[in-house]
Amino acid sequence: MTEIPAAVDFCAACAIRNRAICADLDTSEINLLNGLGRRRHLKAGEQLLWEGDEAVLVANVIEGVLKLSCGTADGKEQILGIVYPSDFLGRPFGETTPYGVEALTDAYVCVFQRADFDRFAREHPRLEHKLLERTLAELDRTRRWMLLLGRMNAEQKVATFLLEMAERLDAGGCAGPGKRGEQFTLPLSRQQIADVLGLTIETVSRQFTRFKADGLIDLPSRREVTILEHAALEDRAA
Amino acid sequence: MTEIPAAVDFCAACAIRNRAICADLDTSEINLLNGLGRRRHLKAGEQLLWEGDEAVLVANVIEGVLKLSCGTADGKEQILGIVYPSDFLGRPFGETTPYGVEALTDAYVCVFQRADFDRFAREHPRLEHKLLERTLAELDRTRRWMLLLGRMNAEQKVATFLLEMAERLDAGGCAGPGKRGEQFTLPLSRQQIADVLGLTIETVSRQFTRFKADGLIDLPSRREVTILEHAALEDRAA
DNA sequence: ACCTTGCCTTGAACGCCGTCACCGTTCCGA
DNA sequence: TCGGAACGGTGACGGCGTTCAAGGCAAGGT
Repeated sequence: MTEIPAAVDFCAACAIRNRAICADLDTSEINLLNGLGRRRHLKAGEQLLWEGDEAVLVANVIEGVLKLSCGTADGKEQILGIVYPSDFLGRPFGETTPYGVEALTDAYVCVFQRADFDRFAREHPRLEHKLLERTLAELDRTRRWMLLLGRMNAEQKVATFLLEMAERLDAGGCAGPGKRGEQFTLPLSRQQIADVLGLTIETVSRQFTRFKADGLIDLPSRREVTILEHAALEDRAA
Repeated sequence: MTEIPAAVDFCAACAIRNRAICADLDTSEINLLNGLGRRRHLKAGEQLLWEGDEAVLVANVIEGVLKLSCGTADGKEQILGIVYPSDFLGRPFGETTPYGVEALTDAYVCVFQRADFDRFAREHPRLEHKLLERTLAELDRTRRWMLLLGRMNAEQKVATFLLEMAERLDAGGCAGPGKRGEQFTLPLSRQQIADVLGLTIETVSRQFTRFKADGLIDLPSRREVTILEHAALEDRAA
């Protein structure tokens, strides 16, 4: 009696089956890929990849939020990107991982040996195409962030950050385009927000305080944010 | 008598035939692609794409240097990237061009209607693979630039910029790893350098002056730079 | 030869944000 | 329940880079 490996129905039950780069694969392809990947749990704060290491792993994010970051020689850090469920992670077709990857929340990822993944991708153009579309979109997003880092002041940066977070986390306010009440829990500490925006923790804190004092947002607790005046916040972000 | 269109041997004679994304295509594929593209000349300062416009064109850079940029609501500009011969340009598989493209020097590009290119790419995985590798590399480069924008001071930014320019323009000093005498002509004005680095023109100018006074570089003319002390410049960039 | 124009350099003063210091709060495990 | 560490908020101060202003320099036209 041959036991069906648990892995076989893994992908079929995957929460991101229809959103990740594997979405266009058919059943037989999925089963093949299934054999290559394995699910892995990460605790908040746990590191998956280290900047400069040999690129051995790539992964899909199933659940949770992770950061990509690198540091300067003098110890400062810059967060290069934040990845969410269904996002792809790692550096295919490359020698070294150019940035570190760390879980911001508890997370599940679907990891592959890079060599396995590369081979599979080259043999399955539909997967490569998905990966290309995703990479192009990520490049666009990254370039937009350069405008923030290079040309915005602290107020504009923090306002932009809050608006983007509300959007990416799909903050509750599904009551149509109603302005009030977008609420979400930050997956980042103040220090990490500072590292995303190229600011210091103190400056971020002061901007939060000011936005709250001005009635644009509420801060029920350290990690929670409610956007009260979406339009006004957009003005600050301009 | 059927005249062979000039286009047929176009790609074969192309200066970037073996470096651009078309490098892996065979003769029949190249001929097909040839029928879709056309060569176009751009004068220095001429604009090829406008930020926010519908994405109608993509292109390969054959000769010259171009910038990708976008602007803030209040009129400031940020240069998002600089593209060199054999680089790919534009936004395949997307609705809108997320940044403007302008020639910094006189340039030749090989342009395609995006719809044509998208169709061709989907039918030719080898091309898509090349494009993917290029996009991944560009994403790495862009992310490294975020570290510069977010976490470096003016001196580090300008030093890094000069070193990168020397490398990308393949500055003369091919006398082995000899330190002295890397010379090149800047394809950017001081204002454009400022827009790359997220600084003002005055700050860029002052840093240039200081590096010259400290003997790290020479500035024979406005657009020419000689790196005299490569190692010392790297120290300033750290 | 002169003026015009665009680009770059230089100087002076301001102001944003980083730095430093300290305190309050929250969240742990002991 | 307590103690301690991690995290976050706030104030004072100063430095770095922007802003504002003026002048130098090279190229091109008349």
